[in-house]
Amino acid sequence: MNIGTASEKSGLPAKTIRYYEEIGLLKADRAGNGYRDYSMSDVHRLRFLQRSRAFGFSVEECRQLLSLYGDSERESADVKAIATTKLGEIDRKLAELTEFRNTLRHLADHCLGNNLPDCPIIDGLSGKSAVQ
Amino acid sequence: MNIGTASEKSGLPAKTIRYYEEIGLLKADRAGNGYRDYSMSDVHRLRFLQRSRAFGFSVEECRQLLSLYGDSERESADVKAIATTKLGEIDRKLAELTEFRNTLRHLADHCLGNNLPDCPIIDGLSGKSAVQ
DNA sequence: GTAATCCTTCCAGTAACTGGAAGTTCAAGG
DNA sequence: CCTTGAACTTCCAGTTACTGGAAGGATTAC
Repeated sequence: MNIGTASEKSGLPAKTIRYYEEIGLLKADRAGNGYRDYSMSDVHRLRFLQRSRAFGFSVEECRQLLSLYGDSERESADVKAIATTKLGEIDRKLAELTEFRNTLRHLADHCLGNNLPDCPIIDGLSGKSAVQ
Repeated sequence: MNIGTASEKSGLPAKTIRYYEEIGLLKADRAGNGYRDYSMSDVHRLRFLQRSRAFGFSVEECRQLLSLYGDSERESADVKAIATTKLGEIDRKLAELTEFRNTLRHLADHCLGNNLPDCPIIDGLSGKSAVQ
């Protein structure tokens, strides 16, 4: 499939897909006319990249994560270690994001909608994590 | 407190704090010696910024979110609308991140640790969200 | 008093895209 | 078959959000 279709299916702009190829993240086959040609397998990797990036992993981390897709020369144990590390990071992200959501919810529910410029709840909430 | 202390307490590098001041996100008082002087309230905002950025909100979105701290001229209803929108986005992020974690967990648990280069689970998992 | 550390500004560099120009190829309609 | 418009190509410049380092002034520690 062409890059436009791969873009649609993966959620990544065509520009970004070309950029990823340029930096060696995911190289595509070429059709006879010079157009890039993507398989469903490529689309899965692209979608995986889209999510990894969206969740704050750097491109270099994504390069490691991609080895989970078995397209690298890495040792299986090596790849497993990477996955385990990243899983820990994701769990931490999830916990922090949940806490952040609660902060925002409190702010919206208790500190807005009236005309109080200084809400006492705000400092308690936002400071909680800072004072560790 | 000086920028170094504010940096420690907020989790943002001093460089970044100065950058945020430069682009008008959070301006600090100045002490007699010209040093920036931060209050605990500033630190709360900085920490809030640190988290918002880490969770993928752009600097411009952070500018909006900061209005939750009551330091803007915005209408209360306006601010509440922003908060509600962002809450929706965070909920979506949480759902996606959870799904991504599960993908990674499956990959680590079922597709690695042995020497199978092509795992049939991978395609099912990674394609799931792409085919909507 | 002086050395180390922290602060200041300024300017250059980096990561990860993103937009636009100029040209090629393809699919659809006449 | 020809044309027109969309999708593709490469290349280069611009943007966002930092990040590093130089040059110099202020503060703290011995």
